[in-house]
Amino acid sequence: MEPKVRLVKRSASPGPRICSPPPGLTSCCPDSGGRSPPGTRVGCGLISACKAPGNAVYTVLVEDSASLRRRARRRSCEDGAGSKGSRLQQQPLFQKSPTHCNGKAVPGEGEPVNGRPRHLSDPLVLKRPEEEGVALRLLDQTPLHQSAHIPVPRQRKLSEKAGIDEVIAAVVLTSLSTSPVVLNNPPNGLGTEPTCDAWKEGPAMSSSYSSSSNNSGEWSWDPPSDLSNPSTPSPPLTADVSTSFLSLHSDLEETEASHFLFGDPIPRKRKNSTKVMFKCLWKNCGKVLSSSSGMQKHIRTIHLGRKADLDQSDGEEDFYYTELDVNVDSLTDGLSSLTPVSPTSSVPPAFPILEEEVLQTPAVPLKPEVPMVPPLSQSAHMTILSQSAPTSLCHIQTDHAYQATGPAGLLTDVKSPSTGMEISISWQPPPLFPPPLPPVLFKSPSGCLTPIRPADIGEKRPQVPALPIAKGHALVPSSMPKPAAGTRKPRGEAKKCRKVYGMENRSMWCTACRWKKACQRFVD
DNA sequence: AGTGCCGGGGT
DNA sequence: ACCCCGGCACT
Repeated sequence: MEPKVRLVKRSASPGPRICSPPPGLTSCCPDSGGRSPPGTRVGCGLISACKAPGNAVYTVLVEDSASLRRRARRRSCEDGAGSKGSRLQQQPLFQKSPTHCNGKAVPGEGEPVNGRPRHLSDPLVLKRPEEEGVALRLLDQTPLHQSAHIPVPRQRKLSEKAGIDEVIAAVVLTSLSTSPVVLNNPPNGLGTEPTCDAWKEGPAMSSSYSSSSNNSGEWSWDPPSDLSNPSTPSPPLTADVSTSFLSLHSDLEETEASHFLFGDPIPRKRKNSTKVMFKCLWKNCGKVLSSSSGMQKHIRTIHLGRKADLDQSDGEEDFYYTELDVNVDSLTDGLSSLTPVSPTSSVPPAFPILEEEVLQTPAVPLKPEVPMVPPLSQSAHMTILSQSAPTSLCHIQTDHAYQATGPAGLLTDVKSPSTGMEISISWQPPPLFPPPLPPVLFKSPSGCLTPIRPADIGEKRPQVPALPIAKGHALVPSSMPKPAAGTRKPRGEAKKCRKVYGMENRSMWCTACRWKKACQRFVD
């Protein structure tokens, strides 16, 4: 398995929250014999950071904020019932992760903190120095695990500074390898230097692992709020946040997959004009505030019924609101300002790591619940689809090709002769995808069919999606006229069995012609 | 009118 | 799956 980094993002921060292990808290499981299987969960359930004597290795898992919240809620329920088994395997996003901790929970996970079940937002602090020492020793004994790691140059010191350096290195690596902002927008994004600076100086960031009033001491990283991070779409407004995220996630993955499968460049638009808002996810609330503290206060006072002036926060509010990347431009569109996802969020960064993940990840059914993406994004996304998916569609030619496909979707086997790779793709145009152009559009004024008629492109049925590409239409306006459902394809120009053999030799016709189906013998 | 073939039905 | 045909669009 190749090195892999997954970005972690959390709820209360604008943009991704990259969780890296605090020094001494790398998450090798003490109860796993010193081995540190990837997927090991630290207290926050996010990080796997394993170290070997020869190498310091980090694995940063990604978990979406929605599932974090769900897990948090679930755990808070299940812990009461004494269930401490790891539920990581139940998370689809983690299915690729090998076993972790032999199914045992990391020590400290789920344990009460301050008399209450441990919260996800609780700071990951090893209370006693000996704990830290033990943890580090265990880390040192940990052999290098072979999977899902990014090797970091060895720097094995027990000092806290060294630990911080490693953490910073991990964060930098993570940022470099996952953040398109970093790659494409160094002035605004977090380059290596800015990352470190932000790490040290960022206001929303804790350099220590003790509690702070605002973030409940989460060991986290909060990028500046004026950064839009296209790779981390915010949860949508719907109640089923996780589902929506999954759909988004799959959205990304599908886009990514098609992008890599077909080698088309993904337009990487950067938008700096985004403002991070915070939206209350409490049922029937939906209040949007501009500051996380305000939102926490709102939830605390309005929904949790706590004292407003009580600045004490246990972080529970984190689970009831989410951050929105609001496009400033779209703010002028009235209600559309509440659109939770910035348009560029749907355009994933193109990285080999993601590619690998995409290829390994089974596609999640795309089921958008809410038109979360503004029209611009939608068209962009559709552009990707229109550029990538249909271009490589090769129809299976069978003797009964007329039975192969219907007009709505395509079930296609894309076979690459050069690599021998065989990919089975089921592609279906999104609901708003511009339908195939009606044949009349390809007629010249004289009425003659142009050489790029659908029938000329390949076989008969796949003509449809390949049209825009063949014509070089990268962007097909979604306002394209929708052909009638029963649009017949233009008549082929090749001679058919009837003409060739004549009615008297009907027995010589191909079966399709005999059955009054599309001729198989003389395909256009 | 001739042709191509979609959609549907029968076996 | 195979076979047939009504009916439609197009030439």
